[in-house]
Amino acid sequence: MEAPHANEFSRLDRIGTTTSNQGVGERKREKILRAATVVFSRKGYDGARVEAIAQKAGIPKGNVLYYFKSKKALYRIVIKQVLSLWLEALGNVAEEGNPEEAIRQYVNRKLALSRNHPEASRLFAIEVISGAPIIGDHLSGELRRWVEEKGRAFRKWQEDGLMAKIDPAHAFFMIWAVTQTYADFEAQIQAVTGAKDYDQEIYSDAAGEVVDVLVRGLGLKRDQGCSLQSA
Amino acid sequence: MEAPHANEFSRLDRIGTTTSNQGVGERKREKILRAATVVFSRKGYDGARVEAIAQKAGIPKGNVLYYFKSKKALYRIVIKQVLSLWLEALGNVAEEGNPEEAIRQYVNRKLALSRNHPEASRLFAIEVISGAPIIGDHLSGELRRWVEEKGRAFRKWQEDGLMAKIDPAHAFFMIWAVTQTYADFEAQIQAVTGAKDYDQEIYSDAAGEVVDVLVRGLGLKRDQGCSLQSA
DNA sequence: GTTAAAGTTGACCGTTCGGTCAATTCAGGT
DNA sequence: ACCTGAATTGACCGAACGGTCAACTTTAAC
Repeated sequence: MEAPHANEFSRLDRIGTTTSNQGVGERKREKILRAATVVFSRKGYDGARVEAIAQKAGIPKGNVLYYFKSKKALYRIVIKQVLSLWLEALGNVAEEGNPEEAIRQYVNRKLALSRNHPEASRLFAIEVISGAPIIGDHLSGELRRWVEEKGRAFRKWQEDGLMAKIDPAHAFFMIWAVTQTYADFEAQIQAVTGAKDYDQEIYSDAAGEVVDVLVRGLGLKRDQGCSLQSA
Repeated sequence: MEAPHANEFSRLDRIGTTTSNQGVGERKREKILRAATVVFSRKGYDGARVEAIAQKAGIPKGNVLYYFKSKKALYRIVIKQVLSLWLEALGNVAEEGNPEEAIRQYVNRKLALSRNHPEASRLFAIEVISGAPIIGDHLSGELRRWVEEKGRAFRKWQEDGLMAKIDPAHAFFMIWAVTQTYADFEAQIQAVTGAKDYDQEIYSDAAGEVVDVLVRGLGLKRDQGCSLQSA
């Protein structure tokens, strides 16, 4: 009877639920969340229709609003989920070890994110293009501090002559731009290349070339002193 | 009385119109088009409201639909205008002369486009993210041929050892991604850098660094043979 | 000044939107 | 079998949407 509008967030943190049914509702919640991510990622918040989300989830509209108290609440949950995925993928650019391998790994990880979660990437893009009305605070808070921190590592690499002297922030902007473009602009890349199986053809090509261009462009060189120590 | 729904397009091709008023209507049309570009670029087609466009143009809603017969017709005109701007900026990557200078110029031109027409860039982005329902044909036609043609020049440069051996299409994708990101992801870059005057601070920094990274990354070297001939 | 076309406007229409709700079904506990 | 709370559904509501229209004002031609 009472709607299960889990307080903004609803992690499936329960470990050993005795009632087998509690898992059913949770599964349906995630089904709705997946459908919502797809629809929001194509149309943005204002353009998306609750009915369209319901249809994609294969349930009536009323049922969507039983699990989420409003379209806005649903959007907030979806986008925070996406944001945490994004920030998680930022992960740790390994600051020790050789810079080239660190960036190489980072770019590959971001590329894999675009490949495995293109809808998430597109939703993030639309949110930012629209002026980041929801996640703006996270960008100027969490993300900004992350960039500042990693930027210090970049500066150190630059002083050691292992990286071209580029504003670290702009280095990240370029990496993000290039890796996201394969998800966000899929329609364009598909049209231009005429690829039959996008996921297969494009990403296998892109992975190698893109990483090389970025590594070379950022002037990254192996930290030979360090690699000698370990060898 | 009769609505001036110029047949899809309405170029101000008239040279010496005797009636001074015909220019008034045309000026208003463009005022609406500018407002529409801004609104569509933030919300996409479905998310945009005719009322919002009217408000931004400073006129009542009815007047918008006097000049454009429907929201869809208005969108089509706006996006074709944006597309032609984009294709125009593609212009000609000078195929003769030295590759480095050619790409350097091209990247700078695209960067200037993002700077001077950020709304156009964002509108294009949303359209593509949404699956390019309107301009899809142009992408798989006009743009694809353009890339194929310029790609041949890249191949030649590569054979002459003047450019890293990268799939030319992907080289373009990277260039477009990086240059567009400064318009499309302005909100993110603004948040991370905390720039007070985005246009001033960001673009002046980006221009130099971005071009250098791309040129280095694509392995472009001056065509010394050619430059000797001209000297 | 008269006329006719062009431009302007707010009221209005049918449709679709997000959201509510009462009625109903379903599942587990006893 | 019975009860109880969770889940499901279609009908429904007021608001907002895209689009129309008739009344009105402005402009240019004569």
